[in-house]
Amino acid sequence: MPNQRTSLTDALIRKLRMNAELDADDIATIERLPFTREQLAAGTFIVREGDRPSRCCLLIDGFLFRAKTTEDGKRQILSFHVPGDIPDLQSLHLHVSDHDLVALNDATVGFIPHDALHTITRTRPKVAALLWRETLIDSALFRDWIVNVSRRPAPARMAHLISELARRLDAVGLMKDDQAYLPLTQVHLADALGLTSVHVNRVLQELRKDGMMDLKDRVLRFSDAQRLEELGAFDPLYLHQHPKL
Amino acid sequence: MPNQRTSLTDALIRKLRMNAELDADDIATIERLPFTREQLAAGTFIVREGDRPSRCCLLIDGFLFRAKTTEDGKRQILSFHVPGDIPDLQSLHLHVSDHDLVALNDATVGFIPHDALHTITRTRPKVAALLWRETLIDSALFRDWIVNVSRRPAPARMAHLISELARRLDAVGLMKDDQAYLPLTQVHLADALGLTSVHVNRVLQELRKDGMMDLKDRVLRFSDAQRLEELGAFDPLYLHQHPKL
DNA sequence: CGTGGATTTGAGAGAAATCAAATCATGTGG
DNA sequence: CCACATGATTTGATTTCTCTCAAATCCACG
Repeated sequence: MPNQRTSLTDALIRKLRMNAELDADDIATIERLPFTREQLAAGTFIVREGDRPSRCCLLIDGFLFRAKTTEDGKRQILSFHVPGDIPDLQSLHLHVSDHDLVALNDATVGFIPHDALHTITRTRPKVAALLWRETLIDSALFRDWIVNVSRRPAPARMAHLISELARRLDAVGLMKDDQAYLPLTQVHLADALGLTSVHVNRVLQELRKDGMMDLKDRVLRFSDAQRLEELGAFDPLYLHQHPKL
Repeated sequence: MPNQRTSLTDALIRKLRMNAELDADDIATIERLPFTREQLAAGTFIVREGDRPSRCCLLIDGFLFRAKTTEDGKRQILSFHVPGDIPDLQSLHLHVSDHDLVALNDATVGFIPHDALHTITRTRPKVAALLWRETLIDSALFRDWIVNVSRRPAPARMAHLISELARRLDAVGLMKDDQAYLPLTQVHLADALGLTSVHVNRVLQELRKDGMMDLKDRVLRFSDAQRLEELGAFDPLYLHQHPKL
């Protein structure tokens, strides 16, 4: 079963706090943000390519992903999102969405109206900077994803993706004893890595046999996280998880 | 030979104006931005992975690209930049660079101190929003690049990249009669597309033979831009070139 | 005119795709 | 509570796109 409950503002504040010290007023303003809490079934489209959203989505519990569909019907997953993420902040300034935002599993999200965010952005420069920074980190992950799908052979590609997810899950307290609930199917992995699901299957068997990781029944287990990061040439710099980095 | 001269503020204002109406005060503030103009030789590293830049780089003339180098020495180009671009705006909030910024050919740039940009960002909300938007468009291009390198066969991949460049060159007035100065080598293309230069060579021959495009002696010629966009399944939505889109 | 970068050509190897089908869940409705 | 449908995982055989390795040619430039 999914996991911990966290309140909307908790998740958001924790997230932003990782990046800088907010003063009491900032926090109070964030806590006063209006929002609508919603429970979404796995597979729900939150935003579709072409939509013009009027609110942003804060992920409270569960997982989301963003994807584009190519002309010939192939899907490319662009990012996975863990609780605390605000995956469509870009809609504040990019009015027509160029991709889909989808619930990976049953998830609970909070919708915050653009209005409110635009206001907070004008009145609280520090919060504005942090939100901007969030979108820039997003961007940094995309850059890394380009390198991953473009330059690494399948096993390293998988290792890199999983290493990234592990770090991000860990940052929000969802890794325990080298394992985490992670409801990705091999099809999701294939669509994220630019591989076919049959090839993903063979790669996963290999990594399992080599004792690096095991993804089974929706739980991810690391047997040797360090060796996995080496295989994936993983350098966490691009995650910008450190405030002053 | 390279091309037109444009003044720093001209380029910047033209760029930002494409996205919204700036009032006289906004423009005045931008025009007062302090900057250092510099002439850079082809191949110059403007920022290296690991650097902590204290200024942003506005491209006035020539081309830049951003790249990451993998452990095994392969280079992945993440984006190309045309005059008017500010390719390292992200350094305003991401303090350690996760990639390199390099001059593709002899280029002239203007460096604007972070200080000045942070100030303008606090005092002129409209300009702040536009700069933020610039970084979000950046992000949108990365998303598209992921799809391109991950999902399309080599000829479509090339077609897509070239179509994007054509649109962006056109937007800043650098396409004339279906041709433009574009000093990309086949090695650059290979590094951008995740292919080898020998394969790039064969793909280019094919596209030339099929009468779609021709890149020779640093000038790009379109024989059939529309067919090229079809081949590359190019949809300009993600460029967000339209203010209200 | 020599040197190094850029482009081109050829032959062979390899990683991942494709095609096809079996097995294994899981969840729903009768 | 079983029967059936649907989705996820697994396996095998074959194909294909792109890489690798090698070498020749071209070309700009000092």
